[in-house]
Amino acid sequence: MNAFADVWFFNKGWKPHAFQKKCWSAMARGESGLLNAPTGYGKTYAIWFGILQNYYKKTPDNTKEKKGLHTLWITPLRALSKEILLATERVSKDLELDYKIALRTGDTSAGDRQKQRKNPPQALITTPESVHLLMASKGYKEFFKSLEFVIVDEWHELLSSKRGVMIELAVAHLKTINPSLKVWGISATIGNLLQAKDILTRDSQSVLIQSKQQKKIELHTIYPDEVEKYPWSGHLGIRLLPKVLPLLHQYTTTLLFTNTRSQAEIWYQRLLEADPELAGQIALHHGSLSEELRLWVEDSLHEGLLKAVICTSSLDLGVDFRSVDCVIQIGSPKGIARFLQRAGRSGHRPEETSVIYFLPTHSLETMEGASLRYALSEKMVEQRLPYIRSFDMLIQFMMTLAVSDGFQAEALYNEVIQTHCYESISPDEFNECLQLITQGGSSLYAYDEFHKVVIEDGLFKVTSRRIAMQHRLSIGAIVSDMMLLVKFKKGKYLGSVEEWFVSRLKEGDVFWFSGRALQLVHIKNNEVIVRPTTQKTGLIPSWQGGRLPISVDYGKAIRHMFQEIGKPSRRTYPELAFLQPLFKEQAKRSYLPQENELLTEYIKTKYGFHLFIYPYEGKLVHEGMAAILAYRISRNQKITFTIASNDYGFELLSEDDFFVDETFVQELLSVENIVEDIKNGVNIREMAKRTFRDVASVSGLIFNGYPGKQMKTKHLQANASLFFSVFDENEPSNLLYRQAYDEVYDFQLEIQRMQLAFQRINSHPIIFKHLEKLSPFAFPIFSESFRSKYSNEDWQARLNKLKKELDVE
DNA sequence: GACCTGCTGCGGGTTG
Repeated sequence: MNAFADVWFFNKGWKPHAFQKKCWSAMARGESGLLNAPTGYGKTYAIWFGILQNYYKKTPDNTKEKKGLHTLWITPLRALSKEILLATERVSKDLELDYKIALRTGDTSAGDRQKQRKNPPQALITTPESVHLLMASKGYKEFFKSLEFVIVDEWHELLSSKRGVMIELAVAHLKTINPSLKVWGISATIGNLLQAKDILTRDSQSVLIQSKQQKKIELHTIYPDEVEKYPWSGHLGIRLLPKVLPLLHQYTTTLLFTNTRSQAEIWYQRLLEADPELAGQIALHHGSLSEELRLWVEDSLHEGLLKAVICTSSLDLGVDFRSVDCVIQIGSPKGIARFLQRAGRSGHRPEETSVIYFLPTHSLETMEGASLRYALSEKMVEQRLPYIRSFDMLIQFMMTLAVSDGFQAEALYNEVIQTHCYESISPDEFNECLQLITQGGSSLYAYDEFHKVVIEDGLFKVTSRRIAMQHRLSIGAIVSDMMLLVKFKKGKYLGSVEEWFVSRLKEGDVFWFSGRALQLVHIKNNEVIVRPTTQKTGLIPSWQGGRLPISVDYGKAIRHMFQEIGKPSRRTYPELAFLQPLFKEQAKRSYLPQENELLTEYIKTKYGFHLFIYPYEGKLVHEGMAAILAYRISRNQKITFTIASNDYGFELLSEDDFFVDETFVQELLSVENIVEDIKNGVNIREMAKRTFRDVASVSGLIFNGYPGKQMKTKHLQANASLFFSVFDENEPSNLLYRQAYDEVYDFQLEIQRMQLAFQRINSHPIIFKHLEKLSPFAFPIFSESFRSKYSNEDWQARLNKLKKELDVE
């Protein structure tokens, strides 16, 4: 048992959990590992006492002898680092320890940074970016020399991002400075905990410590008074607002999670309108709000001053707010882990139950309440998949080492292939990265500005101060999308759009925005100048890459519910009972598929010929599938399609008749040549071009500008696409160019998931139905295809008209 | 009569 923990816990009148003790003994044995326990059970203390024990054991009576940095504690959030500092400082103070702890993030003043360098604290709580910045400064090896522990908090969160790759690289490099370095991760429950542990520790002897405690979750679904048999997707859920008000009064503090920022804004307004007494007691929290306001909200939550906060994922992670005893999830959470995470924001203490209400935004979504119930009972959780072979980050890391003390190529190669991310890279690929930083590779050889690194006595170094500074400013993996203002020439402001959307438009192009057809005049000073037009041609097909689809397991849980509809066990799932009228209607007009059946529907309306398919594989996969099917059909006949999709299914719509029957649908859904066919159906080059900007930015090929003097978007855009074209024409084997394509396949097309989906579908019966009238399943997808063309009011009116015309009511 | 759509995260060191 740990001496410090013993005293401290005894004084507090607490008893340590079994997993905490396990953690201490593992740390005492000098092991590395991963710790997994529900939030609020003292994971931080478990690790913290292990560290202190290790530190004081070595020199029990003369701690003054010890100098230098002992622990690096890495968190993904600056806010979290402050929280951990408070907790650890409390312990140090209680026990009168001389173990100094400091913060180092972007918020830390230059003076404090200097002090830390000269006189290092024992522990530094920091971010992945700041760790790399430290390694980009001269003499960093001396600074890290005495380091014995690296702790990575919220590892599950970092694992599946390039920030996780930054951690992998940092750990591998720190191990070259101190080979006996111990690495500990703290993680929420994910489907691949063992893999997560191995990637972080790279040590087959490392241990996975899991607490036996299960957080109790109480899940309630909020129902409307009546079932809407023909729901269109895209409600805000406002209709159920009256059912939320009593909940706000019933509980002390409620967090309301929405899926979008605008939805949060609208809910906030509507709640105030519905109950003016809430003024001053409720608040908003999302990424577009100023940091000042967000901090105020967090502080007020902390002090229990607020009745409710409406937020987006901005409050998914972070400090625990004691007074929160209720969470309301508005709309689909899209994933089981995310739902759990959010549920866990309430009842944030051991033995307390988390209370979460699921508020569906349309009737079909009500089923997700049942799916979540099922997923919780089956303990289903998603995996978090790590990035591999991110050459952009490797190049950035090479630069990081080159601007500080320089590196030797062979040593660095041997170092990085120890990581999971780069274990498969070849010496040739590594050399190509070296070429890129020394000579700009083969395409950019002629330009001096890409000869960033020189080789002196076998050491790769940056000698230019300007290049070194630019690099330090570009360290990190987060590339933010620029928002541009959409305005008429005379100045009327229409709204703002993401830069990536506009970057695809040429002057004179027509696009739809806020319900109007607009013609692009030009892009200037981060403003998109447009003029109204009646021209309807040249519409941009909307492939909206950034949208978050439902997860694989979430889809599985939803499909499973079809199995329960007819069973007695449906009593466990009141949501299914509630939806009976909708299911009956579906069965009457079409067919109610079982878990392992794929329903396809074909119907002719006055709008054309529609094919509906319901794989429940998430929006991105559906868009890809739709493109594949459209291409396959068009091989037989000349035909064009409009594609619409949501997380449940997709639609192919054509003005011309096209032939489909049961056998042909089977053929259309064949597993063969998926990758080839998708290349024909989707403009992958365009998608890769967009992704390339991120890759180019992380790798340092393009510079994002000095702080305060942000480089003009247009400039960035132009640079990135210029490089892309250069590689496209002259050097298609370029690693970064290829990486952009790989990222498109992996993350925007979710190609592996798509392949699995095709395989799954092919192992099941495919049901083909020729419909007379639209089915309840079809209606939301059908209505989606009108969305981009009309303003919201027009769209609503049109839908109502449509419902009458199509006889769906 | 309903209704308005997609998130988050980070961030200069060196030398005079």
